[in-house]
Amino acid sequence: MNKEDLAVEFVLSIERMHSNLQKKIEGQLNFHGISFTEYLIMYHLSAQTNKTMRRIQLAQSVGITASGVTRLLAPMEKIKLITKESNPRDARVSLVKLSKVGEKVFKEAQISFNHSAVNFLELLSEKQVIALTEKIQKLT
Amino acid sequence: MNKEDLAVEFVLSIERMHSNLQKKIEGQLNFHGISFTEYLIMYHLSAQTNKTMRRIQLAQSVGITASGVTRLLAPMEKIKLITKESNPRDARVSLVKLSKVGEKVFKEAQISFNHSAVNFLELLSEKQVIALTEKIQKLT
DNA sequence: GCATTATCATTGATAGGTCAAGTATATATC
DNA sequence: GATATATACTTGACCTATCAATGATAATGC
Repeated sequence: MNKEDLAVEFVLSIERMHSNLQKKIEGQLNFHGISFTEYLIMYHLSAQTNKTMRRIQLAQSVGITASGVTRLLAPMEKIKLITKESNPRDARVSLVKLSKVGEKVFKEAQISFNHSAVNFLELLSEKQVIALTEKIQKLT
Repeated sequence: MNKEDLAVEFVLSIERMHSNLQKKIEGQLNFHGISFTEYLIMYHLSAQTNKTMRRIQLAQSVGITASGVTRLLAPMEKIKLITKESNPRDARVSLVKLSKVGEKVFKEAQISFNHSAVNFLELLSEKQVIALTEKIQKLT
């Protein structure tokens, strides 16, 4: 097999695998009433010491546009998973804070999420997972 | 790092990498006026000896639902990339055929696609790509 | 043969994202 | 300190996919 065919095979494999992974995780998160992206939002907020981030920063971390963040956060705010705060130093920014309820939902969802992730990788050894992740990161 | 954290890191890396890969390829295919999924449709049709498949089969190959196929093919048929044919043995099925125009567009797009794929993997050796693909496939 | 069940495809409603344009505020330049 | 430019976010129009329901046809059991 030549270089091109190998590369194409890689891309197709990634597509298939990614689609499976997505479905598996979304299926689990469904029990908690949140989507994959919503989980990622909470994951990043949760990692901050003050549980707070700007929307732009959130967009970059999650890998969607600022516009996407606005649309995603609207319903999350309605059900009180997050709250809006303003930055006194800069009136343009709208800070997002993970609420107490949000923290609780996240922590519960995290158990399911982590379980799915571990389960997905069960056919590989810990060493293999490390090596795999390292190569994946190299491609980014 | 424990098993869970490794698994989570893997998932996040995959997300980031997949998003990059997607953008890179879509950017190239844009020049040919087609999307990633449309390319995959044509790729699978092109691999058939008669350039023909049923919609359900196409859905499975590409990894979307039958409904998605219907919606995707409608505009492709309008611009004559594919044509609809019927199966005389089974009136339920609607066969999809890659047209001559479709074949031409596909072959041109294939050059860009393959180039993007190879380019994306340039930091890895051929051997590494093979090993990586193998592990990815194991996860499916 | 007739009723039941299964399969193939389409459709309406919805989800979750994009892009381009618009608004509001900050920063830099002169 | 007025003007120009940059940044943060929101909004409208759109795209691509999903699911659940539906219609049409086939296959199966009796």
